[in-house]
Amino acid sequence: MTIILDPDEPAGWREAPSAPAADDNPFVQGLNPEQREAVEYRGPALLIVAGAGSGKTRVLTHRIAGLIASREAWPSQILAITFTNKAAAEMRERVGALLGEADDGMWISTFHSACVRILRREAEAIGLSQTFTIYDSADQRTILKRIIKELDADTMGFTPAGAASKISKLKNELADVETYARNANLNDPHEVTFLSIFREYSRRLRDASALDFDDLIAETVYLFRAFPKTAALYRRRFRHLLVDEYQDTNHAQYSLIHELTRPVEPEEVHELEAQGLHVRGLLDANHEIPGASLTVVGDSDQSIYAFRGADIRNISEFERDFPGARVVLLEQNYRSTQNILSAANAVIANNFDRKDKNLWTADGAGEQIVGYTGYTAHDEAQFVADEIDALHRAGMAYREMAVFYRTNAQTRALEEIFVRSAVPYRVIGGTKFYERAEIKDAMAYLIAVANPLDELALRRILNTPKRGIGPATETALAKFADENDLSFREAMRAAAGLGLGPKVTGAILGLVGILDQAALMMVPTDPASGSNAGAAKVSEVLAFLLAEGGLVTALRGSRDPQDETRAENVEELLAQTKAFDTENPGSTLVDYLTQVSLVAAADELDDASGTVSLMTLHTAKGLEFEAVFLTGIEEGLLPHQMSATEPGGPAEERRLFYVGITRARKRLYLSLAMSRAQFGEVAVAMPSRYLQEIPEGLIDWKQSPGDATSRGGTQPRALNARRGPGSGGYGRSADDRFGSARRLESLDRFSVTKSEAPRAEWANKVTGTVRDNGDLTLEAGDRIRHTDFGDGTVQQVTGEGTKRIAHVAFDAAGAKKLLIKIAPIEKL
DNA sequence: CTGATTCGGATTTTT
DNA sequence: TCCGAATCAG
Repeated sequence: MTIILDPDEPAGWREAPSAPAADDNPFVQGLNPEQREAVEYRGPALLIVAGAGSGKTRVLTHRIAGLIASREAWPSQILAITFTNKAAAEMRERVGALLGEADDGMWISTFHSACVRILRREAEAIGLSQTFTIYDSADQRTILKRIIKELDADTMGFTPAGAASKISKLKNELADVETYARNANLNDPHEVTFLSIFREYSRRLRDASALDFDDLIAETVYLFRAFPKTAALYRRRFRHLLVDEYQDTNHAQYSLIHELTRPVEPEEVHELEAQGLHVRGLLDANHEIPGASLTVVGDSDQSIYAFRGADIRNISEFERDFPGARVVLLEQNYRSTQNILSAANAVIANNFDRKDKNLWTADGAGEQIVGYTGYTAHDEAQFVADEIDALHRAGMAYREMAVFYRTNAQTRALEEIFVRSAVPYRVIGGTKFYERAEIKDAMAYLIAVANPLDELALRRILNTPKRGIGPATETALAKFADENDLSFREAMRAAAGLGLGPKVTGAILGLVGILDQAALMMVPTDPASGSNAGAAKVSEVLAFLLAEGGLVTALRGSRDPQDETRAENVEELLAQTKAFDTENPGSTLVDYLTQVSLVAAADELDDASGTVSLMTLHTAKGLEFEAVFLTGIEEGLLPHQMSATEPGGPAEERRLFYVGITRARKRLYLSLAMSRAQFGEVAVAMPSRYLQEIPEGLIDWKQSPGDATSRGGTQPRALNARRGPGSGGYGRSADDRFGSARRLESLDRFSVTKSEAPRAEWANKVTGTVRDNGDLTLEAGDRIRHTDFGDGTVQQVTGEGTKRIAHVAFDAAGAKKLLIKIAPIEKL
């Protein structure tokens, strides 16, 4: 009979039912020997080096399930950190399925969510309101913009984005203002100014009781360091720490892991006992609670967040950090075909300074990788659309296909063509719902209610919708607050004494009255009980604020046609809060705001949707699809030109390419364009250097860069085809392998160069043209003319209303699907 | 204070 | 190309 600690049990102890026979662990069935070891190893530290597609989620979930089923740990003693909320949800679900029971008290979340949870609980200790606001990068920019303006720092070349990234870097290194001030060179005026910006920024966040993303981690580390007793509580609780995507942790996150896995020393053990917390069974011979067992999973080849402070050394030096750590290498791939893996292996092998790793599969070579070079981005997009259509006709579901790109700007051409070609798609990330101005406005109302100290939120809604409170009044309020040591909210309440016009004063008092009233709605009947019973639901408060604040009414009454959509978006938000209320009964407004603040792009993925997913390569990490299209594989884009100046840039870009390749299960498509529009101007694009790194024979070029650039009638030739006889050798140099494409003469191969005009033979084959065809009706047998594809015959028409789709056999361009309403066609 | 207009500048990736 | 800031007329 085992008795182990259960932190969630009031008594602190619970008797564990006898463990199942230990010699037959059901959670290693069907695992390969390495996976099995990763699941079964017990010790203070375990590093699982998991190549792409090697089943690491499986290993992690089985490891957790095994710990719980064998009664080595209660669920509540487990803290598992994932990269996205979606990954967390998936892991929770899979552990639940393995155990066949609910996961009481298990923490499976992102770093940020876990920290918010801890910080809200301990907020008072570090002088923060429990309802602190989480500022996103846009909020950060707004504040920095104001500060820079006030300090006249723009004359010294400071930009909000620049300052934000510098502050973020410092926070990721756990350097706060005072630390920075101590090390700053005060003879450098630039540094002095930056220090003032940093100091002022920190002051404003503190005054508003707000934290930015980086603070969430850093403040938690500070909390643990400043309050050993608090730290001891969490160290006692979490006995097993599991961290996914360890290669992408930054210094602050690394420190947090260290703080959590430290032993609880005898003095703190006494403290815990004095507080009535049990430690029996946890103590070792030295009368301390040993550090939690740490399992990290990662793959340094997939480290793509160095720009955000991720430090690859965290993983490469794990064995040094945790002496005696076991390392398990997972190399067998269960996701992709060998052709895809061979391409990935070959590409990543070009990164020096890495441990050799070779992905392999037992499942066979599979199809060749398909390559295509378009003349323009639209041409490229048309290729993707056509292939998607072909795959779909062959029986592949749209949701099993994904299109990746390096920058969000690349979605434009893809979307234009997809819409026209009736490809159902969804952009993951990009301009997110919650980043829309009207949504941020509505959210600001909620934030102002939850956190009255939040000046940013107040100022945002002060004159939204228009109430006649202009910049002058706003400044007056801010000045009054500053001089009388009041919060902005208090200054608003005192507006009557400011000598403003009666209309303006009335508007201010009206707004602050609405907010105060809403705040009252949020108070539970019995605040002391910790339950939220009696408090208004989030949706009720939002409905009240919208009705009284007049945001939707103003949008509906506006003459701007776009405002109608904005009003609908706000209604959509209201519907979302209703859903939140139903799904999370008893949750508070702050819970809602937290959840919204921490959603990531990948969290939006909806497995059930029958659409193709479009996303950046960064968002794609951790996902997999049956078919993957990697687009824009060009110099300047991948590697991105901006990466050239960053240390380790090209290597990181190569890892990004590697991540993209390894997302594909069965089919991989690589495409690029020979010219790409940038700010309306057409620039010549060169094939990415990484393309040459893929061995010949793996790619089947439908149209190679050679075709697109040669003058006059060259044979289609693979990008990496051997040179003809007589030209000497099969060198590995780039020029040799580019065949005819190499004579792009003096153009700098490694950058995107502007040219006056596209050359005639590159004239746009496919454009993004659309046209409003009204209610043009077509039926099978009709002849039509398309601006890009020429003449063709309608085979059949499907769909209803504005979504009517013509299936057309073009005389020259082959079969295409067209959305009748907008395709650039005319009936002949 | 509001709304229209013009002009200049920007684009990497994201919790 | 598009977005935001600056400018000016009501």
